[in-house]
Amino acid sequence: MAPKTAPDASRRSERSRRAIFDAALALVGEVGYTRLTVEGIAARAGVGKQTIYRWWPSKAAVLLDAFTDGVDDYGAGLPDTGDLEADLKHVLRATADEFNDPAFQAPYRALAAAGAGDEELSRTYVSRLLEPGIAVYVNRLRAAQEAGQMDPDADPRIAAELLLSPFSQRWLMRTGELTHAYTDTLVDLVMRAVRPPE
Amino acid sequence: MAPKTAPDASRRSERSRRAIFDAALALVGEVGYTRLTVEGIAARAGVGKQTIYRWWPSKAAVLLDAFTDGVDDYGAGLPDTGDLEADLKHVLRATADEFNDPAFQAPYRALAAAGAGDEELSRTYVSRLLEPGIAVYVNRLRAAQEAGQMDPDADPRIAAELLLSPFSQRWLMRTGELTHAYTDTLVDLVMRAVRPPE
DNA sequence: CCATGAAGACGATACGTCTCGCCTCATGCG
DNA sequence: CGCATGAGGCGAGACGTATCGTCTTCATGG
Repeated sequence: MAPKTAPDASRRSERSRRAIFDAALALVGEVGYTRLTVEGIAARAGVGKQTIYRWWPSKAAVLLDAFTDGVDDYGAGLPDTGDLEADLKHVLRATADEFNDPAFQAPYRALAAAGAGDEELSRTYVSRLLEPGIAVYVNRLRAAQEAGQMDPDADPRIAAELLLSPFSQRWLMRTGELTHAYTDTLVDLVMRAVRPPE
Repeated sequence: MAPKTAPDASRRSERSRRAIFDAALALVGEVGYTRLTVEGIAARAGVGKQTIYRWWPSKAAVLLDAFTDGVDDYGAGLPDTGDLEADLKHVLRATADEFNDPAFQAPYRALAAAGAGDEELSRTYVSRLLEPGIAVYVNRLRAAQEAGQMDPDADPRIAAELLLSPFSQRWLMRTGELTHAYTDTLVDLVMRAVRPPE
C-alpha cells in the first residue's frame, strides 16, 4: 500500500501560502489562539480548508510557519564591543521592547503555550524559535570567556539560561513588567554570577 | 435584572466534588490536557455535566481546583539551618524530584500551558500556584539577608526568580533534564550573584 | 492534462444549555 | 412530635451549535 502520496511542492501556490500566513497572524491577534480555527483561517485567506490540511497538520504548525516566515533571521548574532555587560544590557533592552510589542505577543505567546502543552509541537517550537534565540547569547558568552571577561569554568549555556529564563518566565506568566530597569538588574546579577575569579 | 442566582453551596455534594477531582486528574494523565473534556470527566466521575458546569466555568478551573485541593499546603516554608547554600540545594533537589514525577507532571504542565495562553486563567494560576511557591524562597532569602549571608542591596524577589525560572523554563519546554547536578549548579551561580560584598 | 485549488457537504466530537425524575434536606402544619 | 411540602442539588442525557478533519466536485493554470 502506498504511503499516502505526498503533494507536489513544485505546483504549490505561493499566493495561497502567503494568504494563509497573513490570515493566521491577523486572526490570532484578533481572537486569540484558542478561538483561532482552521476554518477561520481558510475563510479569511480565501482558500479551501483542504489547501491548509494538505500542507500542515494543525493550526499550531500553520502559526509556527507563519511566525518564523517573518522572523527566522537571527542575523549575525549579538554585538561584540568588547564590553560584555554593556552588550548584554543593550540587547536585552531591545528584546524587552520586542516582547512588549502587541503584534509580536499574540502569536509568540500562543506558540509558547501550545509548545508547553504538546510534546511533539514543543520540539519544533524549541528548535525553531527558542534554541536559535539562546544560541546567539551562548556564542557571545563564549567570546567573553575567551576574552577573559567571564569565568572559564562557567557553562555558557547555563549562564545564558540564567539570564533569559527569568525574562521569558516573567513575560509568559505575566508576573511583571519587562522594563529596561528590570533587564539591567538581570544583567547585573548574571554578571556577578559569571565574573572571573580574581 | 437579577444576576443569575448563585448555587447554594451548603447543599453541595462533597462526594461528587471529590469524584470530579479524581476523574479530572486521572484523565489528564491518560489523554493529556487538550483531549481532556468536561463530558469525559463527568462520565468518569459518574456525575451529570450540569454538576460540573454549576460549579466551574471551564475544564481548566476544574483541574486547577483538583490540583490545588491536594497540594495547597506549602507548610512552614523552607528549612533554615543557617546555611543558605545548603538549604537551597536541598530544597531544589527535592523540587526537581517532584517535577520528575509523572503523576505531578501532567496536570501541572497542563495548567502552566493553559495559564500561558489565557490571561484570565493565568491570574488564578499565578496567585494560587506560582506565587506561593516563589514566596517561600523569598522569605528564606530575606532571612539570609538579615543574617548577613546575602547582599542587602539585592532584591530577594528577583533573586528567587533567578533561581527558579531557569528551573521551570527547562522543565516546561523540555529543554533539559532536571538532575541534582543541574540544580546544584544553579544554586552555585545564584549564590555568586547575591553574595554579600566584602 | 492532470495536480492543485476553492468550495462546501459530511460524520464525528465536544461544547454549553436544558429538561427530566430522583433524592435530600429545612420548614411548617396537624 | 411526626409527617407533608417544596426548594434545590444531583445523575442522566437530549438538544442545537461549532469545529474538527475527510471527502467530493468542479474549475484552473503550469
